[in-house]
Amino acid sequence: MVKKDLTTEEKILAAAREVFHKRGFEGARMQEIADQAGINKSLLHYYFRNKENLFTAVFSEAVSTMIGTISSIFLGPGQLEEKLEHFYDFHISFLQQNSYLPWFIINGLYERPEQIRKMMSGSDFHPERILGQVVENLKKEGFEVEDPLQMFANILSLSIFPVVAQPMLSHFFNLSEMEMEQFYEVRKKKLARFVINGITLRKTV
Amino acid sequence: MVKKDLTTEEKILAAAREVFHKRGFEGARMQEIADQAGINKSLLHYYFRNKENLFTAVFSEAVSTMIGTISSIFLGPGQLEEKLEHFYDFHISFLQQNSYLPWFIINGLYERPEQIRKMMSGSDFHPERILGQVVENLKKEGFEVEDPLQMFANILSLSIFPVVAQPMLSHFFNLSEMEMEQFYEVRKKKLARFVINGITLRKTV
DNA sequence: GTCTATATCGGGATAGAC
DNA sequence: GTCTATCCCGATATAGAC
Repeated sequence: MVKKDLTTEEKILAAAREVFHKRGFEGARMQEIADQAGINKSLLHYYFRNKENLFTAVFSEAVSTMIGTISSIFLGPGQLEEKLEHFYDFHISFLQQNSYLPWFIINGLYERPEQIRKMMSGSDFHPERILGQVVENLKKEGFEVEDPLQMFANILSLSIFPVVAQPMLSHFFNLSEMEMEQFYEVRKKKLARFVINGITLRKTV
Repeated sequence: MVKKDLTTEEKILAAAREVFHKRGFEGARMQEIADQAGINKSLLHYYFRNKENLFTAVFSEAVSTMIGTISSIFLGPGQLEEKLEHFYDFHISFLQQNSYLPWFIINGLYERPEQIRKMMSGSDFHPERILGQVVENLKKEGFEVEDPLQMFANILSLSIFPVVAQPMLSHFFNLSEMEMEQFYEVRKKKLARFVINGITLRKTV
């Protein structure tokens, strides 16, 4: 469980990540983090002054990671559908392996709106650029996009929401682990087409 | 703020609703609920034995409400697109006025997985029925749906996720209250078409 | 039913030895 | 840097008067 070759700070961060991701700020206990890291509670305060700081470290890392997986895909050339296929394949795989991440981030925004805003301002994430890039591609392929923001929302909703709502989904539909797995595999393959169709017809109408 | 014509229990529930919806279980404070209700802390314990019970009351109510707005729409006859338009109009309006609700429910599922499962089992919500109904309609209109569950996920993702992620959305794109409003208005009108297109082409391919 | 006072405990944080 | 011991507050919960 506890990696021996990590520095103490790394061990703490790894533990904090696990606990915060799962429980959010309010639900997390410093004791649990310490246990998870195999160290003493007061060491947490030695390395990070308080719970807030530790959380901030984990949170901003999470935001960066999440943003990275979203933005990297759309840079560079290539047909939009191809890119979307690529994106969903990669992005949903990522979400499967980090299923708590979207909830953690959203939750952070609700639990701690103040600090969070200014923290995200510091990040160099500029969604407009991604959007601009996508719209550019669409134009080259002959599509007119009336509202890029709507499209952006649609694209991400379709991948992220099912992961966030998985507990509900799997409960209501009685899905086994394997069926859930299968569910995601289908999405990886089909979502790009779904989105493109939405755009396509909007143009031809 | 405090309605005079309500019974104490109703005042408590109203206050609890407001606080829990906003802060979740872990973040909520009994003191804040008492203040909000204009009563004393210990009265909370008189009416509901503990925080857990109070939360359960609020949570199961929230689930029922949410489920109600989703399931009611799809019953009865009518063209699918019409129904979808109806649905998104109604549902998104509802979400606008209850913007904390989706987060609250999802959050509850993460914070308290155990109790929640058995609580939802008690509800008479059967998503399969809605799905069956929708698929039935599609068949009549000449569409073949390969995977109803995927469609269900798509439909709800598109309405719910942007509400849940609103804090992030409005921050990254610097949206004013009015622009956000506008954003939702567009969705009410366009999402049905978007979904139908996704289904339509999948058939003709 | 509603209040005041108080018990109890958990959890974040600090002091200080080693 | 790491530990033990302890502080201290905030939050849930209870006792008991009115």
